[in-house]
Amino acid sequence: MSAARYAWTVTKAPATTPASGRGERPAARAEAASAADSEAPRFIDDYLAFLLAQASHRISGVFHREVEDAGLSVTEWRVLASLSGSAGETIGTLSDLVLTKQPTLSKIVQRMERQGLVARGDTAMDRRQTLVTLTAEGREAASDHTRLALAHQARVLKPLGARDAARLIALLRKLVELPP
Amino acid sequence: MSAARYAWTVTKAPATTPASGRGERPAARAEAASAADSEAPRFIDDYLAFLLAQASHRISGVFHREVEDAGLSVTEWRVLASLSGSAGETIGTLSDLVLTKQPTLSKIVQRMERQGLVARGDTAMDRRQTLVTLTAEGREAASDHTRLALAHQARVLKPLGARDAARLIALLRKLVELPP
DNA sequence: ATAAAAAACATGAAAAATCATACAAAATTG
DNA sequence: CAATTTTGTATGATTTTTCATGTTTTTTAT
Repeated sequence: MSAARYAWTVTKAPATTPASGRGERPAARAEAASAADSEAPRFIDDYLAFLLAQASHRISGVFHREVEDAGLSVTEWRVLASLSGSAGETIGTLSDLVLTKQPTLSKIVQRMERQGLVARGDTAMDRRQTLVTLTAEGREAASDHTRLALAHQARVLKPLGARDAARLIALLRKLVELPP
Repeated sequence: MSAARYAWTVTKAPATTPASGRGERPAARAEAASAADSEAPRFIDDYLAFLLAQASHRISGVFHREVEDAGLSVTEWRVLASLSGSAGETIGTLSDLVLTKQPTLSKIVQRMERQGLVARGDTAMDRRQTLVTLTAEGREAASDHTRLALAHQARVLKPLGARDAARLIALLRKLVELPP
């Protein structure tokens, strides 16, 4: 699991092709899935998209394991969270919110319907659309998990401090709302 | 594609269960995969993990399409980027860096080896490990794409401003380096 | 030093996601 | 308005990912 050990091992023994001068000075970093122990900055350490992906993966890791232990896939949890406090969302909107393609979401929603977590209905406006809503059971599951999620978030953000946490969220929101 | 339209449509017609008071006031927001047009804050709009996932997805979206047009999968691109300027990484380290499970990465690396982008060798220290390195062709592909990636990043971060961009990167790095 | 435990990677079977496409309902156009 | 185009969703076929497990090598304990 721990990547630090990998990194350490590798940087310590660059073996075949010593392409760069890196890898000579192993450093004891506690964790993090990155072999950033060297002087020369690696591309991926300054590349925003990588940082975002890693931060996302990292932050959610622990909680996602909790979710899956409870019998939900990550996307199913996202569906529940996205429907929390909503009067219903269409398949299209939902597939955007949960970051999957529409065909994927269509199938997930159908499975969740079988499990009794959501209901699929029609919208008044457009008869092509499918409106997905939480059932009572789904609402309960959602609120259970959102509570856990917020607790988890509090733990994660604690070491950042309130000010930085707020800043981070503001910046992320700005980023998300930027025109494509 | 555009989520704004979905959101708009949905909030405009909440149909069946008007669970909350939301959905009455459609607002013209340019884009963003979120129906955040209402007063009552939704859970997912303040949940860091969601914001991170969405920001990540959003920021990388355009570039990932470029990458795939060039015949690379996102993970293949991540492998190239992770090996850029590296003397080689093990399967384990790489699978952490590119955010996939080890079996997935093993297979991807084997495919990339067939494509001539990487070579698989042994480490000097541990004969269980497989050391993945870039071939000349791989190095070329990597540098091509990293250049494009940086250009893309510049475009994305421009509207954020240099100060906020630096702040964001610093915060993300802090977050990634936090103990698990 | 040996036996037992753990770690690193590979691989076949299973599950999940995606692609391509189809279909129906709206929107647009002439 | 009829015809055409676009949009929203569903679904079968395919690809990708993951799970479970096996093998080999290293580490730890006795």
